[in-house]
Amino acid sequence: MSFRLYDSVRRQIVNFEPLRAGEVSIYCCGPTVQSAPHLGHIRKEVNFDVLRRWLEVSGYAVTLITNVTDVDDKILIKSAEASRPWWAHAYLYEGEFHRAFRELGVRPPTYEPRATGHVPEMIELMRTLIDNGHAYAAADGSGDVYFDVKSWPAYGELSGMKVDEMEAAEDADPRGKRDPRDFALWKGHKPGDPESASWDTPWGRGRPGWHLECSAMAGKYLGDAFDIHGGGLDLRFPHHENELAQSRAAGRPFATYWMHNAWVTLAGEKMSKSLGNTADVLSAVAKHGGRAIRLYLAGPHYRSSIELSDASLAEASAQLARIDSFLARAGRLATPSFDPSAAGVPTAFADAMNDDLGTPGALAVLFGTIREGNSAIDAENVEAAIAAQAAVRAMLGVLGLDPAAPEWAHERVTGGDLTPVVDGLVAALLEQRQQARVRKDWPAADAIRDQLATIGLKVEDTPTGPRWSLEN
RNA sequence: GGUGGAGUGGCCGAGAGGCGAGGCAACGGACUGCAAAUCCGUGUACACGGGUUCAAAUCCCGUCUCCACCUCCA
Repeated sequence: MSFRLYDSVRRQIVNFEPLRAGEVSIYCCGPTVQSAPHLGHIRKEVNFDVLRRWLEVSGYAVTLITNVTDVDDKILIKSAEASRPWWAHAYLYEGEFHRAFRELGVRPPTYEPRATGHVPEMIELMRTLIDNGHAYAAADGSGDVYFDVKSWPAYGELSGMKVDEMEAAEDADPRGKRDPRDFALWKGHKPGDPESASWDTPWGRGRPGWHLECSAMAGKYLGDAFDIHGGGLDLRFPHHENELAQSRAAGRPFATYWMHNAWVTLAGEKMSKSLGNTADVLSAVAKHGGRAIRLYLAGPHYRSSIELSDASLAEASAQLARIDSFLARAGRLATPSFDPSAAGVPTAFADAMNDDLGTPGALAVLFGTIREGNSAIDAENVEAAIAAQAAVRAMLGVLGLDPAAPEWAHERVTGGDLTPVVDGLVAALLEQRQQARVRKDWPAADAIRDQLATIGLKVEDTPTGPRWSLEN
């Protein structure tokens, strides 16, 4: 079975057929770096990171472009409030996003262009649109450039909205628009705007409109036509509708497929900066660990909204503990020469992933394999246990959750070198406990176990003797 | 007003005409000195009211509730 995905334009699951055999090009709208990332932002990154990994495992060479919007109204406002230059403000939060990506095992995209570095490409696109009658410079001399929505009959094809039935923005300033629904390609410099936030164009000084920049950057790095355009569901309108219209109006085929992830909700409401109900990524990571947060975000289907709560994060932690417990058990087996990286994922897992990235079904396969592997360990069937371990590692790799993968190096206990030291220290106590157990002095034995537990060392008795591990 | 999504067991969360995804929690059992980990077992869930069908959580009609987008949102 080959990959199928839900296309937001056709509104159904369709077969994926890349423009170039064996290659996939993806443009995914990145963050506007105006403030710290929250879990909603990061869900998009995790979802598309999983998509990218699955396509790579499926044999495609993937080019993923994710932009950074580093100049816009909000950035100018927030930076002024913070009394720092807009470019320093943007760079600060770009760094925070990168840190959040890293903490969640999101691999960097193939390239990450910044809006401010692509003004020439935007001017070129505006010139094309003005020349062919789909855009105009505002007659008021403001430097604004607008897209003429009425000149493009297909406008609305992505969101299903009809131009004439749209509710005009209540308090929107029409400025130099010919029609209130026209959208800005370029925003003219206003008195009070930082001079450094304006660039010269044939139509006056100003800065990029949000919609224009993505079309320009997608075109530069992926060409006039590419495979998948992704982003959050809330970008479908207006952002993606506008991208689609201005790109097609400029004669570019643009994306073949549009994918949109749903959001993270808090008490049933969408998490967003404007509502103020955001959950900080780094503090969630600090509490539960990056892999647990990633599992929480990647486990449910990407088109379903997911409810954030302490309980749901705790459950993700519990799921991860089950996974890691199996890996630890299997890791202690005497292993014949075996290359886990050569193992593939189970067919049922692949089927689930090929069906519009069905991570819930894929996770069910993962847990089923873990159960089989645990049973094999209990039955001392080493060969079957190792095979299960390899399959689990392969599946975790697709989901970006393999604890041994390079992107999780930062989460592994850095005191790995100290393990023998701790082992030596604990050994004496465990020996005392064993002696107590031999003479059936259970209170004494339990006291030692409790004592070690208070410093985060869990002691378990196994047929081959006691074993300690660090509680997470 | 326009457009779209959702309501599933104690909880999270899949599925989309027939045989109960998976996980968490709970309970029982095996193992253990007791635990832990692991395994086995335990559930008659699909907002409400009608309808279609041999069969409906799934299709149709109606109702209720919630969420989102409509030119600043991942």
